[in-house]
Amino acid sequence: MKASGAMPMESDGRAERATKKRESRRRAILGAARRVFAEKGYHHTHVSDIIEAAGIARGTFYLYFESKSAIFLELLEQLLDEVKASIVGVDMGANAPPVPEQLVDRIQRIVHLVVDNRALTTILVREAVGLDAEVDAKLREFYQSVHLYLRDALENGKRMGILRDLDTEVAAFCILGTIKQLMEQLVMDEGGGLADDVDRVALAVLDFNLRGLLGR
Amino acid sequence: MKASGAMPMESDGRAERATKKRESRRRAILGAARRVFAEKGYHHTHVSDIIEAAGIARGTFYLYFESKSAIFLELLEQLLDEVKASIVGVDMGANAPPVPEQLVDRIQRIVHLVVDNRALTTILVREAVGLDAEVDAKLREFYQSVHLYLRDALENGKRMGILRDLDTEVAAFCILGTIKQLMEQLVMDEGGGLADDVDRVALAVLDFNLRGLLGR
Amino acid sequence: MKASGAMPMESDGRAERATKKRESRRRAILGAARRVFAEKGYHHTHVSDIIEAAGIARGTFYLYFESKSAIFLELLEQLLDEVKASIVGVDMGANAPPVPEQLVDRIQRIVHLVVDNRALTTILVREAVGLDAEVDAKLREFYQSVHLYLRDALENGKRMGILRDLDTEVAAFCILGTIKQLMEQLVMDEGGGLADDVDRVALAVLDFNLRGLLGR
Amino acid sequence: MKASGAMPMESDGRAERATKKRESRRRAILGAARRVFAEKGYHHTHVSDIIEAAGIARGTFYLYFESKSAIFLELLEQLLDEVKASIVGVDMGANAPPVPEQLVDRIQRIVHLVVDNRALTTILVREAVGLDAEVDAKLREFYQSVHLYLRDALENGKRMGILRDLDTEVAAFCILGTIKQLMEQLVMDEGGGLADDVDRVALAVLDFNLRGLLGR
DNA sequence: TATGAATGAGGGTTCATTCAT
DNA sequence: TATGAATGAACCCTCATTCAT
Repeated sequence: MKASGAMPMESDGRAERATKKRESRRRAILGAARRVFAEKGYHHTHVSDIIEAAGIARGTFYLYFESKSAIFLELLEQLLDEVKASIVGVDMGANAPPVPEQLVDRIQRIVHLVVDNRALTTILVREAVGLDAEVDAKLREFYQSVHLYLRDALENGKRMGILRDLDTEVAAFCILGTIKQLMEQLVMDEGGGLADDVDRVALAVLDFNLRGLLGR
Repeated sequence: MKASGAMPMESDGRAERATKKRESRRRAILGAARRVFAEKGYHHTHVSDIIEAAGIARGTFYLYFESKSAIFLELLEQLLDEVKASIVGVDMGANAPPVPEQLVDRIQRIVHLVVDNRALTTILVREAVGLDAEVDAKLREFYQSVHLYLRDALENGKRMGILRDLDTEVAAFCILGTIKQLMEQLVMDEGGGLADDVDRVALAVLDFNLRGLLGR
Repeated sequence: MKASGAMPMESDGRAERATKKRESRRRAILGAARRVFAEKGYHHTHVSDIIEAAGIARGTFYLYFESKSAIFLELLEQLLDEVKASIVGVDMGANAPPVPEQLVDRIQRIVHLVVDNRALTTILVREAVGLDAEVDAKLREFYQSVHLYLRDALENGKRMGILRDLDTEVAAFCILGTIKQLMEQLVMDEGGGLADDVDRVALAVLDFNLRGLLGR
Repeated sequence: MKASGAMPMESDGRAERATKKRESRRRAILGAARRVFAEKGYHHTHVSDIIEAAGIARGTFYLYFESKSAIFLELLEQLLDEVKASIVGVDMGANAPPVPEQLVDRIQRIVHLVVDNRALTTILVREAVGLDAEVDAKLREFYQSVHLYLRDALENGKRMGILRDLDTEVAAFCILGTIKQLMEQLVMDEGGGLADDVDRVALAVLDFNLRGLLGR
């Protein structure tokens, strides 16, 4: 920060290096926190656990994060962003792959994200709710946006005649529900059968969402 | 039990009255706890809040319940029992009402249960997970049993030719997911539109589960 | 207490019986308390333990004793009285048995009292000190009186030429110390060798007190 | 340890200073606790009292000691070590001072230790027993070791023909008893006559232990 | 007299956060 | 920036005693 002086260029380099170091340390702490939160849950994770895992001093933690709940919130946002990024629309262009195929791909993507980040997801599914007003709001907003996204997509599909006439409002959160349950199932069954056969499950979920119990 | 003799009747009467009183007090405390838990969440509910709401002394609480987590567990079991009770199979008898009608009835039942016990459900959906090993186990077991129940029902339907050929394992937790999401939605939207039109929503969820997005 | 009425004699009989019953119950509670105190120590004995052992209700306890410390105090007094009673002087009469023999007898008496009431003594030796101002005072007074008794006896012995010239003040509490240690030893070694050979030990203690390490 | 290099010296110095400070604070808390324990007794001493006396915050206490009973145990061990250190054998060498003189010195040593650390001793004599399993064990072990030490010394004396033939087992705890009683007496009589004339008392106790009541 | 439900002061301990170095 | 000692509010639970029945 003390940048003005004889050799601004070098100073810049220093500042840059400092910033880089700071960022890398931040990330290290976040990583440690993520591991601990995932393993022990929010309430049973103490700041002591995080700093121990990160190999830093108590005070250092508060140099990078405002509070325990703040770092958790950040972790949560990170996760939500990753999930959001994996939600992409269907390409209806002429040369695009067939829609069902695309949908399968979408679901498999999320499923793999979940399986690959089991720890993260555990937090999202099992720990995030009811902690903090801010965290709660964040989560609610996230699910809300997913819901809106799904509803619009369904609305679109309806308009385009791809989907039948249905209550898109309700259908959207039904889909959301199936996805959340899928995530929970994947997270819960530690080394169980589901995770090993991710693709089959993803397909089956898609099938259910498309055709329901009765199907065609 | 009601032995007649020198004065056992009076004694019995007293004991009975005492038991009754005890039971009623227990219920009162449970009720108070339920309200507080629902409002503030498990972690932000202190024993102090419960005893204040119940209008009892600190020690009295521990006369009826072993601990904060114990009373929560009991509340949870109560709720799960109610929910379980509302899950009843479909009557396939000759004179039974048409199956779809029965299914609608089933869903509406749960929906009303949820709406009528918003407080309880809030706990179930938002607070119960990740608290206590015992609570966790209870919940997991509950969802497991619901899942098994659904799977068997689907298996049955398939065998009877009512349902199409599908992955009953996955379909079962998809249904579970839609129901949970429905509950959450109902619980979350405080005085919003959904709860007011419960029956419509219930129908739509059923419709989704039966026909999916594409439907016939 | 409500004694005046039509039939005083019968009333008297009733009152007497009542008093008797009361006394016997008191004794029963005392006995139960003694057992519990001896087993668990003062601080780890709760009123609950006592009433459970006595088979009475919580409130009943306070009908007979003012408090937990009160019943303990009473127990303590009882014990001190027993010990005091076993401390009797030496008969210097012409036809009396030889003095050493009498002394041996005195010590053996105390030793047997201790061994027979190990529970009681445990309380006295291990639990009584530092509890309660009143209890403390009681104990101090007791030891004081024993000390005075011993000092006077020694003074007497000196005057009669039986004992050599010594510091009776100090010698008195030396004797007291050996006796207390003896008691503690007897109490502590549960089923160990000492208690089995009580008489030998008593003799040896007397021998020590009379002749010291150097002896004649 | 004191590596020389870029700036390790300063670092070492800092760590050293920190350790020193930590140690001094530990000692301060121990001292405060000792005073409070001695004045109020173990059971009536609350952590609040200790931190108030030490002028520290609640949490700070637990930074230095695991629990109330832990700090007490440490205090106890400290005391026992001091006492143990004051127990030294008699030098039988040719040029050594006369044995009786040495013995007088030994006793006076303990007596002065006790008088100088009245607070500590109060704890040892009056409070330590029956508190905690660990504390109990410690004490028992201590007395046991003193007893063994004395017995061996007596055994030795017997073998060397200095002492008469006596039951060393019993004699050892008789001596122990006289010493303990002496300590108690010194501790109890607050400002009374005994403490002022410590040397006389020590001599008298020795005299008693050597010659008994009858003596030569 | 007997009961046992009710009381509530009080205690030990934890842990997120601050701050002097 | 980094440290880690210090802080103190907060919380759960115990248990001797009271009191309405």
